[in-house]
Amino acid sequence: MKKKLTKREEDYSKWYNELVVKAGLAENSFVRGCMVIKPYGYAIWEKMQAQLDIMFKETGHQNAYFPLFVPKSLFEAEEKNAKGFAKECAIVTHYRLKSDPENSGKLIVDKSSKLEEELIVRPTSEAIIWSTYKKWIQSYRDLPILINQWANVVRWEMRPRLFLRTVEFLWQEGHTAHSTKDEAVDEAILMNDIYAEFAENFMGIPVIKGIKSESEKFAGAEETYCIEALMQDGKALQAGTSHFLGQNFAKAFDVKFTNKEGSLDFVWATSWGVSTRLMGALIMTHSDDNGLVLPPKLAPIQVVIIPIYKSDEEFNSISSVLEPILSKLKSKGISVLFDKRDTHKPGFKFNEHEMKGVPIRIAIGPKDLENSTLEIFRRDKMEKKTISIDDVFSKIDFLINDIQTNLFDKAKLFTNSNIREANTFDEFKSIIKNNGGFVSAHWDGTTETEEKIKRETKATIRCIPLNNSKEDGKCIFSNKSSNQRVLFAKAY
RNA sequence: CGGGGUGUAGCGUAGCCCGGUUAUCGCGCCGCGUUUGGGACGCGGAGGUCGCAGGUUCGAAUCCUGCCACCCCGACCA
Repeated sequence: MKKKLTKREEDYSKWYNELVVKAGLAENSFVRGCMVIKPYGYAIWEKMQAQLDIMFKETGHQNAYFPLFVPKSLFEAEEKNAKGFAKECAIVTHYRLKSDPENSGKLIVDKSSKLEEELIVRPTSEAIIWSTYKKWIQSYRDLPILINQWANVVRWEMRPRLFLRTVEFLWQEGHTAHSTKDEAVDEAILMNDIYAEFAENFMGIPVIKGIKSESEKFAGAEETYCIEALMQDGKALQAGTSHFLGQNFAKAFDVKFTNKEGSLDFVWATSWGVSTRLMGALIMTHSDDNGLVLPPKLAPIQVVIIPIYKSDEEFNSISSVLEPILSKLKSKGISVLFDKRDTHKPGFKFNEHEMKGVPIRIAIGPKDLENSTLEIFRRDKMEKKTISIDDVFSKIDFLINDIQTNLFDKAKLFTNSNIREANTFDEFKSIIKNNGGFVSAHWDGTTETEEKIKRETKATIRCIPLNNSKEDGKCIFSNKSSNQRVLFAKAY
């Protein structure tokens, strides 16, 4: 054994980065802060996209596409939103290059091509979409509009990190328009629920549904619903957000409709999104020191089959035994790779597919041919068993479900055992410092307190859980009265 | 933008303080052979503007100056 990953406990960031690169998911681009998503990583993203798309469409949404560039005048229309993103925008100011007269072969910006109005590369699309919706909406009969777009966005982050915070990233953003406040609030909650369902049932990531505090709220939102997940190093990750935008964007872009009563009213809005950051969540939730661990529902390859042979004859007899198995697995919709490369030895392939997180591996060689057996291995528990060939389909069916369930259960146990109550600020600091994870504590509801706690401990309010039970208590910092606990954590 | 650090082959590095033949080693890559049930081994081979520019010197990866890039810690990150 060699070329192992850095151990998680030794250096979590290093472990994460090595894993992303060695598993062939992605790597840093030569463009600062940007990332190249490699085919294997993209295949996982595609599976996530496909499932989310199904869930969006089941709830009545449609896909559309809006421009990459947002004219500055539109961008600044919703003040809070503009202010929130102003510090991280890429701006197009010119549209032409020319040869450098002083340096042949080089190009310089042609100053004469300066744009009348700068274009902002979208950090999010509320502005461009709401300025478009204005043209589409006149009557309550035009509502609701339930649109999603799959797109890239750019946020000029100071400190990028593979998948978690890259300058350019892929995401989906839903933008809906409604005739009533209740309908819009319901939509925001529904989409947050869908995110939670997707995270838990498909990604195997337990999440806490909640709402954001004032300071963590989306710029321009009335209420931000979110799902928060806990990573293996004890830091929290915001995995998805769904915003009730009130009438803020309708007012900013003057989007009014005539209601049933015949009077004019501003449209109610939501927006919601998840991004390639979910890939980071997937990696950090399940992976171990042997590499990536993928839940079967999102694994591009669910079963890999590795033949072990010395001669062509042996390979041929293995192939003929495998042929019916391969075709039956394919017909059952299980994605299977027969790794028949003769350029690598079996041991190499074992390690490679472990690093890539393939949930199930089958090895079959001469010994198995004699006994009508094969070796089956599950990535999550690193366990291998020799079973009869006749049992292979039932075993695979079992494992696909069991691995999916096991990953979720394991992560759930981890999350639950890392939610701790603190009743004093010393206790709070000690948990943040020594344990990590979520701290459930009373808070007086003010931004000032939140800010001071953040400055002292680096922990922020991740959310106010939706299913929170009311409980009277005193704010751990200010000692003012509070009627519920909120969740704090250090976050990505 | 502040503080610190690093740039040597595709990747990871030694050499730099104290200048001196042909720039070190590992991984990877190519060829041949033997191997193949947990990251094979042997032999042979290819691959370098030592970040860039200038300076000092008989001589610079090594010393000096400037620049550039990247990384880490802050600030920042709904």
